[in-house]
Amino acid sequence: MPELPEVETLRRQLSPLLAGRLILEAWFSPEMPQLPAWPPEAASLMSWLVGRRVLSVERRGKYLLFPLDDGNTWIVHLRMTGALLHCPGGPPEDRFLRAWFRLDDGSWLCYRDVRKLGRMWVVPDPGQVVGKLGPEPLSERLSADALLRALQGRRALVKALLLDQRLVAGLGNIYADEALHAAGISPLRPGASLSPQEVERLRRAIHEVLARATHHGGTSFWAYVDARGERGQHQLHVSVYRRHGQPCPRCGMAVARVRVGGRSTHYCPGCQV
DNA sequence: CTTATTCCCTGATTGC
DNA sequence: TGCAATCAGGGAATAA
Repeated sequence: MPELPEVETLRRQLSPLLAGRLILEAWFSPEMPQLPAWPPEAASLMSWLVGRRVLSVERRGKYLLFPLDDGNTWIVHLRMTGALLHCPGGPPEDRFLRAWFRLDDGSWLCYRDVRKLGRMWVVPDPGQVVGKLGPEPLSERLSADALLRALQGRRALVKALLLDQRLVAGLGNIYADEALHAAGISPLRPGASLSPQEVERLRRAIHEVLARATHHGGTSFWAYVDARGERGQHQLHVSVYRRHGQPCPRCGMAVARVRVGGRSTHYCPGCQV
């Protein structure tokens, strides 16, 4: 699923392809009327996009942001199965194609989404959409101090807290499990039970896991593909995610799977304490 | 403020 | 072989 490393991979690929491009024409599928989150009608969203120039391609957490030449910002969230594909030869024949955008260099940006959970916005102030997100874990804005404060006094399990985007922006189920394993901390620990030393280990682990996954072009267990339609490689390098029953790469004990907050949670009972 | 639960979505997988 | 139940999970909404 697109989490921070996948969205960052897309941002890096789309940046040179979209920066400076004019949107000449747009199409939204009537099969997915919920794609426009704001303005909530496809015709209005289209009118805010057509004729605009994309200034740059930015990312905040799992959101892609495209500042436009009229001061507004186009925002895309892929949720579970969304994909943004650069199509030099035009939109493909595809029953899951939900929108496309024709650019002034003769190429198309295509939005594909099997489960129709993705959303798009055009807003004057991006803070309206991404304003409540926590610090960015890849830049140095996630300090051990901020993470410690966020976990203090919280009885909820640390795994559930890592998935809360107001605490840290960009972690999803895969990287929350991987980061906790890298830090040697059990996902079942209450947030408040972590010592300052453990919080610092967790902060470093989050940075390390996300940087490594981005280096591998993201994780493709299921449908995730990048802007060229290619799969990431990080699923070949995970330590615990979807490896239940297999030996832990650090201590050899069988990886366990439990449910935390309705999410599959993978960890090693041997070396995550 | 907190924490837990439900819902949106549909293809792939699992169980009988 | 077929069909139904389950699973995948980000984030909004809702309940307590």
